[in-house]
Amino acid sequence: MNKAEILIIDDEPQIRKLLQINLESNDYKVVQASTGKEGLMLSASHPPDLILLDIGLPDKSGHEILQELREWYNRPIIILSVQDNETDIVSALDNGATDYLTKPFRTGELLARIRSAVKRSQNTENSPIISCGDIEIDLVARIVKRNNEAIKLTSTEYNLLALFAKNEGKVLTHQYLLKEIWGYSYQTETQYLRVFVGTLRKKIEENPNNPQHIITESGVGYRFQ
Amino acid sequence: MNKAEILIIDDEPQIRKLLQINLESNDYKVVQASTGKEGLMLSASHPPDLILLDIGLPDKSGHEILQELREWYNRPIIILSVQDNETDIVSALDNGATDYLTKPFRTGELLARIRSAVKRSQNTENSPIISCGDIEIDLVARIVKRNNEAIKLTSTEYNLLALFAKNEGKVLTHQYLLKEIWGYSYQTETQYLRVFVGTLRKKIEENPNNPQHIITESGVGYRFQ
DNA sequence: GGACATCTTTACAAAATCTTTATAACTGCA
DNA sequence: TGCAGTTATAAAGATTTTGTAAAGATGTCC
Repeated sequence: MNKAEILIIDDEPQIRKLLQINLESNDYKVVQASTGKEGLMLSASHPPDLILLDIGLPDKSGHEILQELREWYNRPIIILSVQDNETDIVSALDNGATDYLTKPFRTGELLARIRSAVKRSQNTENSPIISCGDIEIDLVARIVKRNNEAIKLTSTEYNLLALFAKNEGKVLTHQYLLKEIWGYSYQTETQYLRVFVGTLRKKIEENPNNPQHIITESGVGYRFQ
Repeated sequence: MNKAEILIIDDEPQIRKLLQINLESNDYKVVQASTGKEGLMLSASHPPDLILLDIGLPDKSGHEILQELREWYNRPIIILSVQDNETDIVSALDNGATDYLTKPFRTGELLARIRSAVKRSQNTENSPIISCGDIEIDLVARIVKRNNEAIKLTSTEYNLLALFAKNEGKVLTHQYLLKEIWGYSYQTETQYLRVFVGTLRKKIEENPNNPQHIITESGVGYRFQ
C-alpha cells in the first residue's frame, strides 16, 4: 500500500522537524516547504494528499496561500497557527480550511485530525470496495481485480483508475484528470492521459479496441462505467 | 433553498438554549434532544443535516452514541465536550466525529466549523438533472438520456443541447446561439446551426422530420421544449 | 553500477468531428 | 403557380483529436 503524502508549509525548521518525525513514524510520506511560494510550487507540481499550512509565513500570509490553493486544490488543508483569535479561525475555515489547530498543539490530536480529514477526503461512501461489472477495486488495499483475478497496475495507473471509479458515470475532463493525478501544472499534458488510458485499457478491458469501461468523450475527456 | 437542520444532543438546558438562539438566527432549523436515547430516536426518524453531540450525557456516554450513529449516519457529527483531554479527542475523531470542540466554545468558531462541515458534506450530493419529456440531461456527468437510454453526442452537440435545455421554452436567436457555442466571431455562420440542429434532431427526436423538442422559429432562431 | 520498472516524449496512423459545398424542400406572398 | 428568402439534408473535404508503438529518460533496488 502506498503512503499518504503530506506537505508541510512552515517557516520554523524545528516545527517542520517535529512534524516530520511524528508523521513519518505514522507511515506518512513528508514533503516540506519553508515559504508559501515554495509550498504553492510543490503542491502544483505534485499534489499531496493533505497540506499542513502555517498561517504566519514570512513571504505571504497563510490566508493568501490558502485562497490560492483552494482555487484548484480540493484535498484537506489543516491550518496550524500561533494565533488563537476567533477572526483568524473563522476566516480560515470560511476560506476552505478543513481544520484549524493552535500551536502548541498536541501531537496525538493533530494525528487524529489528519486521519479523520484524509479518511473523509477519500470519501467513498464508507464502502472501501468499488465494484463495476467484472472490475473490483479495493481502495484500502489498493488492489484491482478483474473476474476475481488480481491485476498488476503501476501507481499512476492505479491512481487514475481509482479516480475514474470514484466518479463512475461522470465525464471527467482532461484538465481535471491531469490536475488530480499529475498536479495543477500538468493540465495541458493530454498525451500523458492517452498513454495511460491506453495501458489501463490493455489491462482491464476484455477487448482494448472496443473499450467497455473507459469511454472516450472526444474533445472533452473520459468516462468510466 | 431549504434550511439546513441541526440536531442538538445535550443534557444541559442552558447550553441547548444558547445553541438554539445562535443557530436559528443563522438560519438553521434546530431540533433538540436532552438524552442520548432521545437523540438516537430523533435522528433515526428524521435524519438532520448535522448533529451537535455532547460527550457527557447522563444515560449513555457520548462515545457510545457516536458509534451507534456512525453505523448508518454519514453526515457531519460535531462533538462538544468539557473534556479537554487528548484521549477523548483522539477516540472521538477516530470513531468518526467530524470535529471536536471543548466547552466553553466561541460561538463564531462553532458556527464557522458548522458551515465548513455542512459545505463539505453537501458537495458529494447528486448532480442536478434537467428533465424535459423523454429527454434527460445530467449537466455534471455530461450525459444525455432519451427514454432512459444514453445517447452519444459530440462535444458541440452536447453544448448546444445543454444551452437549449437551460433556456427551455425561450426562443434563442441564431446570433445568440452562435455566439455562445462557437464564439463572438461566428455570429453570421447560421449554416453551422442548421447542420448541428439537424444532427441533434436525428439523435433526440422520435421523428426528426416532425421535431417536438427543437422547434424552428423561422427568421429568428430555435426554441427548445 | 547495472537491471528493472516506470514515466516521459516523439512520431505517425486512425478515427472522430467539424466545416464547407451543393442541392433540395419548405414558407409566405403576389 | 412561381418567386425569393429561409431552412434542411447529404456528403465530400479539412481539421482536430485520439490511439499505439517505441525510443529515450529517470529513478529504484539490490
